[in-house]
Amino acid sequence: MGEKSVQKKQYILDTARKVFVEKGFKNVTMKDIVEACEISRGGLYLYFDSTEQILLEILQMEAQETDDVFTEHISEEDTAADILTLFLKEQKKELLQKKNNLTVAVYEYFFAHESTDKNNMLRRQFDAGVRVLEKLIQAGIASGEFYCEDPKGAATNIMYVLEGMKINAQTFGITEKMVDEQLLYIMQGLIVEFD
Amino acid sequence: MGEKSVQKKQYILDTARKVFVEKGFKNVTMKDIVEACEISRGGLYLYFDSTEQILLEILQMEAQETDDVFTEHISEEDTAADILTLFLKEQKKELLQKKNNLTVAVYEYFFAHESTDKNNMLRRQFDAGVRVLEKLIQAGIASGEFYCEDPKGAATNIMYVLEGMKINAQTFGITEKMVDEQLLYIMQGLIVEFD
Amino acid sequence: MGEKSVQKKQYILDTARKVFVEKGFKNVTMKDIVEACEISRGGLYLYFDSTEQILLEILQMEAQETDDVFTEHISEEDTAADILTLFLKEQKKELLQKKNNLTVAVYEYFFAHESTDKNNMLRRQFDAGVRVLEKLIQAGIASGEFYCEDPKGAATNIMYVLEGMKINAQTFGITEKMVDEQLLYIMQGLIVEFD
Amino acid sequence: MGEKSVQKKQYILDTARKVFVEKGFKNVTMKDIVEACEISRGGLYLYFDSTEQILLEILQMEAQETDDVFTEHISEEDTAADILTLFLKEQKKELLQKKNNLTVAVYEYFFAHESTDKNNMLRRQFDAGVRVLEKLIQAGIASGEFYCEDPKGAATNIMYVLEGMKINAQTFGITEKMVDEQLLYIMQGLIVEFD
DNA sequence: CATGAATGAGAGTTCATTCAT
DNA sequence: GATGAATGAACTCTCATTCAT
Repeated sequence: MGEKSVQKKQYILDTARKVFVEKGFKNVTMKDIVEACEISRGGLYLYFDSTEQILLEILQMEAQETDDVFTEHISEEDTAADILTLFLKEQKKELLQKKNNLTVAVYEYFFAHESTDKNNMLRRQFDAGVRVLEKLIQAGIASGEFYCEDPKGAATNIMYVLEGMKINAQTFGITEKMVDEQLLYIMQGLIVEFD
Repeated sequence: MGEKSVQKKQYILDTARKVFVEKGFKNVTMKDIVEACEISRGGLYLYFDSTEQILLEILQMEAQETDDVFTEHISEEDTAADILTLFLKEQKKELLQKKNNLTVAVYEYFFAHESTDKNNMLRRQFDAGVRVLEKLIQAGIASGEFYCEDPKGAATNIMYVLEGMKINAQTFGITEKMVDEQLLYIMQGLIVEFD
Repeated sequence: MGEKSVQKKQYILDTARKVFVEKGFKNVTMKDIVEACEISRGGLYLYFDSTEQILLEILQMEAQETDDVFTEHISEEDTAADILTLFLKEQKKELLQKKNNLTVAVYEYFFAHESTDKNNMLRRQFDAGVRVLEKLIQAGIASGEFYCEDPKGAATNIMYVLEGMKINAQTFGITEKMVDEQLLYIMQGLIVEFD
Repeated sequence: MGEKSVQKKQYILDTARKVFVEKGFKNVTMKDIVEACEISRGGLYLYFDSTEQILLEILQMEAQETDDVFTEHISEEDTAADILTLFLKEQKKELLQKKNNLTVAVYEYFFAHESTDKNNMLRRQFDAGVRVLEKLIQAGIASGEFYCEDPKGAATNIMYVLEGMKINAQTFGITEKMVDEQLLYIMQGLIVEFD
């Protein structure tokens, strides 16, 4: 391919992202992306061979950015409870935002590609989430903020709940109230003397 | 449509179910179903207009059957903890069975049809699950088996976790050990003096 | 495929034959054939998957017919020299007829498919030709019409010459005079006391 | 075109030749040649407008070189039979060498271009071959080596046979034994008291 | 001279859907 | 009711050719 214009490639990725957000993965054709980008048919093939490849590159970008956001916040904040709250608030925001949301595209893609890169993406993110939460809970225990007999179990529980909420949000919708109630339930299970 | 042969319609639904299990929803074409059923193209259209309609009718059948199974077990069993354990065991079995599993087809369908029948199906099942679990937990509290300050929160938590596990099972796989650990975590949170 | 309409299949083969005669093999697209047949794009795919398959089926038809013509004439005629003359006359006619001629298509096809069915078609025809000619020459020798020390060599020589003429006819044209001269040369080499 | 770099043009011709040898004529695209040459798309168009033009220029080169080889040998050798044998040996070598062989490309090209330059190339080579052979045979007759009542017919016969063998070699393969047998047959027809 | 990104026409192929039998 | 041939829209992908740099 050569490098072509990095800018144009980025432009295609950004534009295609919107298409995936709007239509999921399986409904998106190369033609859709060509039209959204207002480039020629052949032009798109200069940069990408398939919708699959495009989505994967978008996800790589996202992963990068997410990591950055993560670390920023963690380093800036104070108590474990604060960080956890912030983390959950972030997740809540993502959950509830209908638009700008690749969830459906990602699930559709990974439904159809269980065997290949699966481990590399969704699982890694899930596992990373568990690890972060576990450390956070342990830190909270150490500082006397949290009480928890099974930090890893609690961390995994939170990740499953978030996953479950995410899928519900996309299939039958979820209200802010429902999310808040469940997040409150989780925090109550952790925090000592929570009222 | 007239009445046509109820048997043939049922035959088509049963056969199409296997196709959806194997290929999800979006990958299934009317042609696929025609071929699986070994009937004529026109013949299928006599009974159904689209893959969508076929899947919905399959899901209606399923819902019926699931309800039956539910109530059977509940009426037969004894303590709340036993029933809950049984319920979770059932869910675990479903989670881990790769085959005979419509999960992917259902999610794919509802991703693409948020607005329409969503409330009627997935949400109803989710809400029904929460209600059953809540009652179970309250019964357990009454009998002294369980301790829980927020039965509804706990019930909802369990349903989200199951949902999260289900999706993970389909996207990057999940092991029996992982399921067991999380179910254990949940039971420990409920049962008084659990060891 | 089922059998569909045998008539329509035959119609497609007949129509496609004209296209191959006109344009050779590599220049013919499925679209060309669709248009020549005045059927729908999908309609053609109901019967054939590729131009290759179509050409091969045409050639099978031809082979059949050619065999028939061959045997007819041989059984009807008298002396070896007469039969040989008739055979060569037939070949000459084919050589010179620009139209209704699949030669180019056949060569183009077999240039691109050396390994596969080659033996089954061109070689078989060539070998069959050699065999027929050899027997003819031997019969001529027995009857005192011909003189030849190496009937097989002579037969092979004739077939190579015909092949060479055929290719020349298609690449830079050949005149009737040129063909006649060479056929005369061949007959003179065989016939005793030829003037 | 201006003069550009003669070296680069020659480089392109040499590289393109390999491509034609490998893929024939109709399968070769400008893209193929660009990639084989590792030059830019636009760069190729600076020198050539089409694959057709490239092949023609390659053939012009070849023609030149072939002539040279021809005359060399003829001038160096002694008896007519020796020269003829040498000539046939040379042809045999070409026939049997699968690689480094433009035959298919040339035929494919001239199949598609009957009307244009045909006379200028293939026919000229064929006619030249006939003329050389005829003179050779006449020389052989004069020296008492050969016996032949129709030198031109014999010369033409040989050229047709070579042409026929060439095409067979490319379509269904030909063995060295088959070539030897036919060449032997030809020599036996010419040489006086050949055993 | 040379590059290579960009365009757009066109070929292959698949299916939902219809309709005469 | 049932069949399956037929249609045509829609998609994927590839190249010849151009043109700004």
